[in-house]
Amino acid sequence: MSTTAPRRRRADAERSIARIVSAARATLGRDPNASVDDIARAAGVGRMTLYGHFRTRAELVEAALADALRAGEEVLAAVDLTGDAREVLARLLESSWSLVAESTALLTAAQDVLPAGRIRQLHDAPANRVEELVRRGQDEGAFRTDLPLSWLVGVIHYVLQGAAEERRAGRLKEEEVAATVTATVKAILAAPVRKG
Amino acid sequence: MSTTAPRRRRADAERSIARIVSAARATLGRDPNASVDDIARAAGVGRMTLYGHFRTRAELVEAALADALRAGEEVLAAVDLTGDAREVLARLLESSWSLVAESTALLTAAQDVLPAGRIRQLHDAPANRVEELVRRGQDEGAFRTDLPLSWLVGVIHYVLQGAAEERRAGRLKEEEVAATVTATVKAILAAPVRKG
DNA sequence: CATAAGTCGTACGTCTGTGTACGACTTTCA
DNA sequence: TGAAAGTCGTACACAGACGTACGACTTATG
Repeated sequence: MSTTAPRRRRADAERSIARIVSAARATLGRDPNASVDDIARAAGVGRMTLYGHFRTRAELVEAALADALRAGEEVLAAVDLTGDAREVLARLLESSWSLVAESTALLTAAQDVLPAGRIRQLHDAPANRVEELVRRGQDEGAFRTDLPLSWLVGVIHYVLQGAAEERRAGRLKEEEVAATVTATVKAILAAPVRKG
Repeated sequence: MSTTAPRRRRADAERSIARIVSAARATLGRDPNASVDDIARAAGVGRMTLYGHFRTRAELVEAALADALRAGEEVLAAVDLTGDAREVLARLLESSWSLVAESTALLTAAQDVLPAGRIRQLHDAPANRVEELVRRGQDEGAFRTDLPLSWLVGVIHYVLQGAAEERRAGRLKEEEVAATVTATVKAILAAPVRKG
């Protein structure tokens, strides 16, 4: 179960693949309809080289999505989970919002070419991590329980996605994003306080 | 300044156009990449008839978007604006969520083919209505003022969009949507209460 | 009912993007 | 250093979608 595939690859090829996947993430992150040619050029690589490693566009999109989600998993895994659920959530958002922002368009690209099941499968690991945290917050009484858990997890994603778009449109400044997202999500999840 | 264009059109044509625009809204609402052919067939009309009324796909998309937003304007205009801003907002969400849900994909279709300025222009009327309401709520002390107004307005849209997607994915039931959306938006906008 | 308006099929040219074939060149690495 | 692996340009076949041209048919409306 090592990460290296059975095939031996030249260092050369390894480097190309890395550049291609990275370019795919960036390019598809900006435009879900980007062509194979766009991606190859963004990677500084000939189209033929690309096809040498990924036989179809769908395969490429899948690799890009998998890579982005793997990166997400890494970031999430590095977050300190001890302490108040609210604070953990804040740390988590702080360190992951930009990654999510760059991946939303990539996700829609994937939805066009990959079966829904495959996407869910890839997406599950990071989603579960968030879900667990929210559930723990609920158990501790810090988060609300009057809305479906799946919705609470989902809405975090949609807020991040929205923040990314507002950022792109110039209506949110780069430095504002983290605080805005945190405040918003905190408000959504907070257990209702009875008003005077 | 009447709504009837200078050209006289036959009742026949009028009906076709209505069916086409309606089909465009529905079809593009499901798949932003739907082809002209898809839309024509959904409208029960020949492709040539469609091209007789809309010279390019972009023109058709624009008409569909304009129609959806005009419908939105109507719905918003019909909402009772008197009373507590929180309650007004609840009424507003109640009556508009499904329409927004059906229009989000249409909006992304428009983003692919129309200049950003044109979209903003069409989108402005309904957006302003919501913005005014939020501002009023802020003035009355009912809504928070520590986040940008544009964000508060925008995030409502993103939550609605998210709810629509959760609905489509079967994670939210039709009857749950309104209440879920209302509770979520209420939590986001509520002026922070100091905790004991 | 006659004419103008509208419908609609078929066919065509074009453009864009995908994926393949071939072949020459360059880099790795044993 | 030489064979295998990788790079990459050009060219091609193919498919899907757009938009146009033509012409026959049908329907509204004066």
